[in-house]
Amino acid sequence: MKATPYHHGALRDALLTAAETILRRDGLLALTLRAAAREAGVSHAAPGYHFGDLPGLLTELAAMGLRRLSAQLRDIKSSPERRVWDAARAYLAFARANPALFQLMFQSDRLQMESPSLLEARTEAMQQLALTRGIEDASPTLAQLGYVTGGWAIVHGFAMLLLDGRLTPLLAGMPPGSTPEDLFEAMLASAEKGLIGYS
Amino acid sequence: MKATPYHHGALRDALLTAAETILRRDGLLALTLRAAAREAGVSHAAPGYHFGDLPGLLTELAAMGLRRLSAQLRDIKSSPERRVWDAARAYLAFARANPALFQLMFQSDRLQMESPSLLEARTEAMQQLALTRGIEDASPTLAQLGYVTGGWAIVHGFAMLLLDGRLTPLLAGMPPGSTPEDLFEAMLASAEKGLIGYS
DNA sequence: TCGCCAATCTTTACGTTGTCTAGATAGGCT
DNA sequence: AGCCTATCTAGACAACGTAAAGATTGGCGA
Repeated sequence: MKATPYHHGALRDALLTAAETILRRDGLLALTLRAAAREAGVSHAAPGYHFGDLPGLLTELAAMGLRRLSAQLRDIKSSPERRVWDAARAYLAFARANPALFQLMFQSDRLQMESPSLLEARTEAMQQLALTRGIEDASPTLAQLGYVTGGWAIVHGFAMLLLDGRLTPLLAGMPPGSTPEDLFEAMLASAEKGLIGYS
Repeated sequence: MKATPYHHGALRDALLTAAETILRRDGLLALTLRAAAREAGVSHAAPGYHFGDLPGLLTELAAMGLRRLSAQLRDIKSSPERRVWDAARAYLAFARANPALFQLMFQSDRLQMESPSLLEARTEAMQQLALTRGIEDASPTLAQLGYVTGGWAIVHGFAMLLLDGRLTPLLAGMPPGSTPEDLFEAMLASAEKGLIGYS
């Protein structure tokens, strides 16, 4: 048994965790095929064998993130009327806990959109979303579609704006010690009453 | 007068328009310093002189996009009660007309966040946003902050999800011939009534 | 009008990356 | 025991960002 055996044995998984380590520590721009290989302690071309190319690796990472998000949404055990709120909070919590991964999950120009594993993870997350909103119809009405879309868009938009640092000026106008979650709750309360024409 | 004079004369602006051409034609990943130089017909290191590095060029592009968006929001001449709707539509229209540029504008890891021109363009756009929502207070209340954030987030989130292709399954469930704008209108109508607890 | 200066652009060079190719290794099946 | 195939390494090449040094020229002062 050598220090570094020629065959790793579980290199594919090791590369995925190495890639996520880099993603969390150094950001998306630092996540390269060669960096993942260095982090895993293998040759620079090893990731190419398992993932084909860089979009292939990023796609598997994104699919992994989507599956984790779906699981966290599925594990919500609230009552139906509280479930929507808790799902929104879980969505934001995931984005805050995995900022770079979350942004990668919604950066389609770096992903292989036709990848089966990504497509499967996407539809799974989509079903969780519709289920949370209490819509199981095969052919929903236009109002239902607008309702589902609105709930997703407002939560997703908040997460995106927050991760991009665009809400910092707004957060600066809040009482000292306020967290982004406080602004999030205020936004949800506003959305419950009606978001337009309120002032 | 030679075919290609040594000094371009207005190379900085030419590089910016060349960069936007590439952005629109080939996407963000194809926009490199050398590609912009090729498009403008100058040496590959010329952009480095005017913009320092690649984030410098992208930052100027993003600032340009923000200024254009601000101008389009400012040009809205609707009545106060219709202004919110028209601003939302203008926001989406800008994102649809300039997809790659819009995504670049909200991709802070590729931009120089401390750039004065970017900061100025940002605060200008921010003021247009607050003005559209009818809030001019120096110290807004928490409810007002939640209200402004919600309006921004739902429109921004819709644009992001749409540009990322995430709404295509939802659009597939709509009547044939429906446009993304139709779903957008349905979402706004839903947001007006109240976005949570409707079902 | 002459000459110099500084802004502008080119050339050259180096390290890093993605990706392709050929080769090395070894686990497992017959 | 031997081979087959999956797995990993080594090497190479083009494209990229970026730095340094050189070339060009418009314009300003004497």
